[in-house]
Amino acid sequence: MQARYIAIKSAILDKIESGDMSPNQQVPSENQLALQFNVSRMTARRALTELVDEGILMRSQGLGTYVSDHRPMSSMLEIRSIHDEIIHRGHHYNNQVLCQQRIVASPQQSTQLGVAAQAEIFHTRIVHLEAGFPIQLEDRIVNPRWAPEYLAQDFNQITANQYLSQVAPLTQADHIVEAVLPEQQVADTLQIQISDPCLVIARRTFSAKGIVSFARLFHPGHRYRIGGHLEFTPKG
Amino acid sequence: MQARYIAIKSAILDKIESGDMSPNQQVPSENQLALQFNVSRMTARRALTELVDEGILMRSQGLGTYVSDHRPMSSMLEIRSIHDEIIHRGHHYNNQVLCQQRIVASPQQSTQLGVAAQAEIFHTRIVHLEAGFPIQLEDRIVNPRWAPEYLAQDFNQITANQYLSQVAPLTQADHIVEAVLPEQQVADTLQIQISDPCLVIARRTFSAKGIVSFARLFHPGHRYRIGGHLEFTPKG
DNA sequence: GTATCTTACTTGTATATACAAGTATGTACA
DNA sequence: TGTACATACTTGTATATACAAGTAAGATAC
Repeated sequence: MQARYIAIKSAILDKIESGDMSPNQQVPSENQLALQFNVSRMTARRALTELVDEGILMRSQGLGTYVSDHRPMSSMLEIRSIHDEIIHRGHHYNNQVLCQQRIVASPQQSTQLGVAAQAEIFHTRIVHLEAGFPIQLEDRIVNPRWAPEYLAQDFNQITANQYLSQVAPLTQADHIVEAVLPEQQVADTLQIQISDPCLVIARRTFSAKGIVSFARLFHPGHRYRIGGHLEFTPKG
Repeated sequence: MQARYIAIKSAILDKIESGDMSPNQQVPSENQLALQFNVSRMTARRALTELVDEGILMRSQGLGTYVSDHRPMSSMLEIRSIHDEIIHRGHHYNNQVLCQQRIVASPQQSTQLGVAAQAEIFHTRIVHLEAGFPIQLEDRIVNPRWAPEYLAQDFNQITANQYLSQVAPLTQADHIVEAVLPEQQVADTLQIQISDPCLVIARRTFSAKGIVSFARLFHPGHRYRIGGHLEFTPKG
């Protein structure tokens, strides 16, 4: 049997995700929820409290509880897909799939994915364009074990990250950020010079079972910045 | 009047920080705390619950509550001082203070700190060396209102971030990461060429009252990487 | 000796209740 | 008109209580 406060959380989350409730809209008060779900106020309150802690809702004394306006931002680096990022800036988005194939892992790649040497893996190379300008080159290898249908996807319809989240719920991610000078091929794709610095984000995503994919995201240094936000937990 | 559950949290935190309680050690049970502090079990429980949420404690049903072993890692980018980072890698650390002065804020600087135009602010420029090689150039401006004694510090004894945390408990931080080519002066200080890419982290730190400082941290791209880790919160 | 049951803890969920405190909106009064 | 107060909400804190459920260790039966 599921705890009752979880049912209330789910109900609220459903309404938010279905668009039934929008950001900055007020959710029912603790007393109203208690009536609706036939629980005590403290149980309804617990549901709200946890949603506030998760950043889904905002509360203030005397005013009420409201849907938060920036749900996906939970940790420092918003794991926002480049697609969403570009659309959010009000620009036109499109991409070109440069490469979408099954390959035999090189020693380095097998290490990165945690698979056997010379195992078969998937490899995609997609350039993302913002208002016609290349803004990110995504070079990604994927473990076929956790996403067997990966190659069959149309990445104009769905981003790689979105698809992977669906088939193998991601639980963790590692990031390494560095500044490098691009190789000729990368520079050509991004339409920059090989003397222009690149911001490279190397990201490994994990599901509960293992490493799902390893992606290197190349950005033109002069055209891209990572923005992040971090809250310290007050200790007193 | 301070809430009682906060007093309990503080008492536990104090014991942990003073070394009185060490990781993996069991903390008193909810009932014991209730007796000790003369509160109801639910109030003691709240203190423990929040400390668990903050990652300070771990709990499991039937067993008890224990001090967690990895307190500082809370968010994606560990805000580890460059000093700790170098020491952790087992290398020798030292620094050179290039500049430590009171200046009149430029328009850009007054915006970055959120102070009036031409207000007096503090400016420091410190290069951090790992095993003799420059690894970070820290260019920092500080709002004197929140840290009036900032200039009097000896930054060989304490890092700027450590000092600022003490005098004005930091609650938030913004980060922007980008890849740039350094100016001549920066390149000279870091002992790199102006054609070598630099990783720049711009960080604004906030206390409850306002912006405390704005720092730009320049790293030689080929000698430094940012490592990060992120956990997704399951939504069920 | 080994397996099972009992007991005594622990945390987890849930309720009913009470009062404190912040916010907005009314209404009465000057 | 405008200020002050009363009211009716909201969330915040705190208590006492009850039972569920997980864990460990000791007692018991075989």
